[in-house]
Amino acid sequence: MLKVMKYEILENPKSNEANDLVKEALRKKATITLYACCKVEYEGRALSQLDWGERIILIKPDGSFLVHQEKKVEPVNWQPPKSKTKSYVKENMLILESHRRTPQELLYVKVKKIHFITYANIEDFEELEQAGYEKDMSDMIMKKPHLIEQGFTPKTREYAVEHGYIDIIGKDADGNLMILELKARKAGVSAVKQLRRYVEDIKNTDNDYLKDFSVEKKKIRGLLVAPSIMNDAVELIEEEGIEFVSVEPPRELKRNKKVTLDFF
Amino acid sequence: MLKVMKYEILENPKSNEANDLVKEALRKKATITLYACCKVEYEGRALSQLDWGERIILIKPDGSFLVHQEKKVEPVNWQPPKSKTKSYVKENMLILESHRRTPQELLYVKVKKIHFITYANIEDFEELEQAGYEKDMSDMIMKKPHLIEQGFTPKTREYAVEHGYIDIIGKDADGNLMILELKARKAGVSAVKQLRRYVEDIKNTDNDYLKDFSVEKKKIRGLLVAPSIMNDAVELIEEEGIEFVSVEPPRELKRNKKVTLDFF
DNA sequence: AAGTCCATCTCGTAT
DNA sequence: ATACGAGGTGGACTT
Repeated sequence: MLKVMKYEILENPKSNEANDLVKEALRKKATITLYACCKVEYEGRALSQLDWGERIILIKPDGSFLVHQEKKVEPVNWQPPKSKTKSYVKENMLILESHRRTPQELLYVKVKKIHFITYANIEDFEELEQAGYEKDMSDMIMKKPHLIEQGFTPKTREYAVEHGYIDIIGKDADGNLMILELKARKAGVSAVKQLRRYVEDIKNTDNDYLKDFSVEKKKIRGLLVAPSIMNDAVELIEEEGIEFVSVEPPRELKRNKKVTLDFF
Repeated sequence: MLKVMKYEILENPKSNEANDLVKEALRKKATITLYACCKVEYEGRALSQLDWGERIILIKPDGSFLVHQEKKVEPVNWQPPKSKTKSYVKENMLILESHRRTPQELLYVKVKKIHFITYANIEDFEELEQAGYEKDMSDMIMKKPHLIEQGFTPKTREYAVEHGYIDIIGKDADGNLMILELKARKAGVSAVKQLRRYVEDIKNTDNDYLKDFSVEKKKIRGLLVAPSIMNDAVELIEEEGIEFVSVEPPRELKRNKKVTLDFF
């Protein structure tokens, strides 16, 4: 049976009517949308001001507050979840305030003209499932180390060194130390530099790996693992004696609802 | 004179009615909002799936396509500006597709039940003005170098070295080279390390600064410039012989519309 | 609460 | 088009 969503729509309302609707929606923990001419001021981690213009305002029941212009994916101004929204009328204009503590932040929206305002209780129990990221690659390599090469044995993940974290450390069939840097997308120069620093860190610092490791006989191999690599990075790789292994990030969703969008 | 925003609202429409409205709105380059029960699939840089649930869909005239759940600031799925939106009916359901090239990405939204759908032509000619960032600090220091110290003369901004870009290079009253790393917020250990690398880069590499610079007689000073500094970074600074200068990022909007939100 | 790192980062800007 | 870095990054995770 289809549940009916509770909602309200108000066209061209007066400020006090809009204020009443917003207060009602906040009480009911509904999601509010306004198409309105407004002016926005923000003070907190930075400082900003946006002069009069028509925008879309979205207020979510978790306290998130978004002001969207007619361009861009990102809101022009916003407040994060758990912010407190206040609504009132001042000088015959609807004022929307969103407060946050730690850090102290205030979003102040003056609404001159409301074209329409809506609210609705949204029911959504689903979470996004995704695949194709660095972590998925790491999981896959730990499970199927032969994807790197025959005889590769991964030992440690997220090993902390001076300049960051090494994604995977392991050994090859001959006992040489392997340092893996994973990228879920095309690797550039910065990835090679990053890997180079990690290799230096392992060489220069006292660590468990060097302890039970006779540096004279064994090598330390740096491996950049990514689906592909940029041209300028290839040159640097050769200079640095770093190896590149092509691995595609896994593209399977966990609940295994096969997604095949063959529209291309 | 107040211009009237052109808009349409459709409550509880059938799929083909909604489809007609979306097509009309796309033609008119309007901004579209749907409150609807939908299922979302994404394939492109990664892969994702979101099962049935009620969400807010926002389609902007620049091609941006957002699907918002009732939580979080970020959309659960989206497409960037310049994506192409298609709308059609299939198996009695409204289908919204958003397609992008380079990289190939597809967002596929199946809409089962629409609570309401709105569109409007939004007029907004204002751009956000902001202050309090690294660039504002840099501008201010170039204009008022004495904020760093008496006799400081900035020479170059964004000077490229091996490990990145040096924010500002200059000389002090005695002709010593000064390398400035700016942070608009509290500086941590990573900022010190970054600066240390830049100083090394300048020392180790052939560059214009070392050319007309007698390294024997003059020093190279590394300065971390930030409003404040974390405790662990203080220790590192002393070890490394780096100096710290406290500078607050400027909090003035360019058009000088004073923002004073004294609500705290 | 504070720090760390990934992201379909997005977005600006320079090349 | 591509590369590079900043961001009120956001958001998840660890300490």
